[in-house]
Amino acid sequence: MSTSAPVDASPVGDQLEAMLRGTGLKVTQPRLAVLRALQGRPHISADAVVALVRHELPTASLQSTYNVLTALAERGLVRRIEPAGHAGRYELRVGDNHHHAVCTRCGAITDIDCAVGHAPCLTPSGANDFSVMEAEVTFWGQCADCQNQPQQNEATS
Amino acid sequence: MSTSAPVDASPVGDQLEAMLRGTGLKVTQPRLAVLRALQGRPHISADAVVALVRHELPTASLQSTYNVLTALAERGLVRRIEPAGHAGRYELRVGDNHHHAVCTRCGAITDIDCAVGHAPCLTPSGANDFSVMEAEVTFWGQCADCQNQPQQNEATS
DNA sequence: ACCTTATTTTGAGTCACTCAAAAAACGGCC
DNA sequence: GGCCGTTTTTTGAGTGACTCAAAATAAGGT
Repeated sequence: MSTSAPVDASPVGDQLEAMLRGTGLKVTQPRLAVLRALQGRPHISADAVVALVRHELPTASLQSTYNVLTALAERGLVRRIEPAGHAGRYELRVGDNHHHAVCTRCGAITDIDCAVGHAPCLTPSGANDFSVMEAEVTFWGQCADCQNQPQQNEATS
Repeated sequence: MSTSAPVDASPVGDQLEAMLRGTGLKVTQPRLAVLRALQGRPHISADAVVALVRHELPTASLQSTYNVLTALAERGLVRRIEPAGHAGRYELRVGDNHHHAVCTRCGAITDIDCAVGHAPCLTPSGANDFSVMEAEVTFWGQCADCQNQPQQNEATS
């Protein structure tokens, strides 16, 4: 291999490296692979991330993927959400405090930019002794696909 | 035993029975015990419920407690919440869609009546193809106790 | 009191992680 | 470019919080 040229410059590769360096994290293949897996895949599970990472790094372990995701989340490079009854999911969209809609039928998750101009519900009434740092909103309902799906019955007789 | 008088009429015992009957559930000792455990204990975990239930029903199993809690939740007699990173918790306060504040330090949970007059965030912008049934809000921050606690440092040197 | 069905108990199994120790990879420095 | 100390990753085991299934028991209508 050449010594000066990047081995395999994938698009925006340097950008991902910059993200890592910016938070004081070392640039490693597993970390870059995880970031690439997250790109364009909002709300991906740890399992799915490992699967993708293994395409490029066949030896990647589930454990290291958790390590990476946790490290990235701690530095604010990724956000972790965990809708009730679901495994944790990770997304690259951070900084804005957007919310999520979870389909109670198929589990699909979609991003929701909160309609209310200013942070909604950020000033809870009562409980003034509680200092709120963040308000997380989860919408439960049915996604477009499931609404168009036939009713789910017990038997199909 | 007498045939007409209740064996051991605990306060509001009949009320609990009525709740069960009202939803078509049979009245059983485990169910009454679980309901009693939930009374006055908002946000209690399944583990804690079994412990309490065993005071009156030493043979109660964890499994049956889960069965009961799930059955009660399905009929709307109890609400189950599951803040990210925490085990599920159950509460008797249902019907109003109140929210919760979770302390990121000690895990304490407090109820929050949403300040906004009309259901907040219930009309998510974008994603009009998603039909929202419920909006769940979780506030993350610090409870009164933890705010008054000294800063949590690495070492105490 | 009986009988059918709903519940509870017993016992095992799973999912989604987490802990710890050993091996490998970064990257600043010479 | 090679060395070295520290950070990461791998390997392997362990845990919490439930869930599944079959057998035993309890409700409650008749």
